[in-house]
Amino acid sequence: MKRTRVTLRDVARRLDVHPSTVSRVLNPRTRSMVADAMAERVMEAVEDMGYRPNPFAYSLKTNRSFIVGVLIPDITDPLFPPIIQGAERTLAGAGYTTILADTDNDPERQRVNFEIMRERQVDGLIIATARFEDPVIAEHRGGDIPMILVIRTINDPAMPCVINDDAYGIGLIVSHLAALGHRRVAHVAGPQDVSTARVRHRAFEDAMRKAGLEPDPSLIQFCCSFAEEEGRGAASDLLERGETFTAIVAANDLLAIGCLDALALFGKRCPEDVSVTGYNDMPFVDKIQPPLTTMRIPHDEMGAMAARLLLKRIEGDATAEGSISIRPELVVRASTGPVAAGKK
Amino acid sequence: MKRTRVTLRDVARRLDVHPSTVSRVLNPRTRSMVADAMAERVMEAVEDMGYRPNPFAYSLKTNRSFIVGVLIPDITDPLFPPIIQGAERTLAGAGYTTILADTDNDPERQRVNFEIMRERQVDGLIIATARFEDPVIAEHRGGDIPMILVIRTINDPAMPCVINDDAYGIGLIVSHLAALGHRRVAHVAGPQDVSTARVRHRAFEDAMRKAGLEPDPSLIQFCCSFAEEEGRGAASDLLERGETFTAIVAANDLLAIGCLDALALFGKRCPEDVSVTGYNDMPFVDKIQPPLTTMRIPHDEMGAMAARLLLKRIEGDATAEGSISIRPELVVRASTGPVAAGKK
DNA sequence: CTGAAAGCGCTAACAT
DNA sequence: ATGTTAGCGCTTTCAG
Repeated sequence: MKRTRVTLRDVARRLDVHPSTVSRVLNPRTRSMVADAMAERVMEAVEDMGYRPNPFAYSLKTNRSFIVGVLIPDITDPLFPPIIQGAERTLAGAGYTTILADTDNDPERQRVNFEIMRERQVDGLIIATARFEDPVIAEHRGGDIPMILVIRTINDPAMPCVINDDAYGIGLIVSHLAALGHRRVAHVAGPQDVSTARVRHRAFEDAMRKAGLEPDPSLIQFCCSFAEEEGRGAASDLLERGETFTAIVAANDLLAIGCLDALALFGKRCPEDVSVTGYNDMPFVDKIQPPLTTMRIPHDEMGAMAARLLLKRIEGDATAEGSISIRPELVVRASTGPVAAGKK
Repeated sequence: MKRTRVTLRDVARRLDVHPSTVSRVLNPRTRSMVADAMAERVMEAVEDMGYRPNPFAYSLKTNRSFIVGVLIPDITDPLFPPIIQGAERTLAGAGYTTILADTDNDPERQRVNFEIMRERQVDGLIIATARFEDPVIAEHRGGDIPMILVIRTINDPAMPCVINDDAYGIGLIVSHLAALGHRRVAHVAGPQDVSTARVRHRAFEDAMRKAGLEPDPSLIQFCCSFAEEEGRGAASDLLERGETFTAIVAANDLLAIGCLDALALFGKRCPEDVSVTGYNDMPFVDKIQPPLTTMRIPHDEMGAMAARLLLKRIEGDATAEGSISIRPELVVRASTGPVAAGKK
């Protein structure tokens, strides 16, 4: 039923010229090879006949797809849409189309999607699904397809990435808490196979020491994923065990929200009894009760940066900067406050 | 640098058979044409040599891309990620790849992206960007590329879509409010060029009358977009004008959140002074202050349904059901309450 | 059951 | 400045 598309040959025939002439006119790089008068006529016919180049023919010939793949662990995590948006916008501006895959936080699905994208001959890959030790990425490192990581990085400092400076951010948070008089600070850590969670955990301990506070191992809870329920569970454990603390540094906002839930469940007030901090400043954390103190990261900008870096590499600029680390910004809201007089 | 891929011919040469034999083995539909023994040998070589079919060659030949385009108005609106996820998952399961475009709520960008997808020869389109009168969609209606709308529909009942039953949902909300004793109910309506906003507005007036309450035109405020600031502005206008009302039906959650802001700004308490309702039950509206009464829509399921319907159509099932309308579910939280004694 | 041949629509070397 | 030729990797008649 598909009414057959207008081809290059159709246009050529109508003008009684050779297809390659038409091709040359259409390609900016070869456009100068053809006489202006001819070019004019060609453009007119192209316009008139509604000619659209066939991308498959082009790609088959040139091995360039003008498609970039984006791998996301979970698109319903509010962290990722801005990244996708930033990347997609930049990519579209450069004439690239974005293909999206949601790996559902599953390494196996990541592998499969990686494979699919390879088969589809994407010109490059933006990856937000990296685990710290990631065989799939390691395997393709140095392969023929340019890749860049966003948000999460891997166990290899040479791998190009756009991340935020987690150590710096956690440092800011701990200082903020210390300045408010907190000494017993708990940490609800994220899944340690993800770089952000891992770095934040290390940074938490370092920053505590730097603030003259020995981190107490019994105040550190590890979560299996960056999910609200995990945060709720972790904080509940702390509370159930009867640990004493006046603040919780959660590894991200979702975890922090879970902590808030647990606090409410146990009849603790935030920030009067326990202060809580998040990380990411994701949408609407300023609307929750209490509004969350957190670290702001320019996610859309990071998506755009990743896309730009990738494009440079795709376009063969070997001198393109390797990686970018962004300094996040502390946003103080009502979930943190001074330690109550009696609790110091 | 691209090490040249293994082709069908390479495999054929190694086995000393004709490329078409290999092709036949690989294609399920023609697989039966070749002897089992031969097929076995072929599969082995394919495996062994790591052969991957070239999708461009395939598509060039067959005019099938196994790509579906998804058009989204704004991926950072929490409404859409679940839809994308549901669709992408279903599509991936059927061997299709998803290409994503964010039109930024801009009709012009919608047109451009539509065009790009056409050029890319997507096998089908899932569209969440429809405006009620949408020339771009109308133009391609009946064209050669299957399309299905999600969430928002157009001015043409015959157009296949997966939507929720807005009239039913608004009816539930108005009944809920009426049962709580509200008589002066305001409506913060969405952009009237979008079907959801339009239907919700009509349904609001109808439901009010059905509840024996004449809708007061001075209590209806129109917004230009489904954005928080718009909701804030609309509610502020109502309040500034000194209108009297005890409840606001907002056309969606984002607008409702804006209303909540405005109420707080004007020193009104929710729900004691004014009840507020949203629509969508987007993530985290249960965490805001006060937790929002709203309508729940199974967004991910709708994305999946849209994908399934589209696939049927792509695969040439003309008898595929046309459209689906889902009944949403009222979720009562703390943003609605009985009218205060003195205000009735 | 397998081979031969043609061609999808385009680009790029090579010729003129 | 334009035309010629070949071929990207695959599917699909048509023969045998």
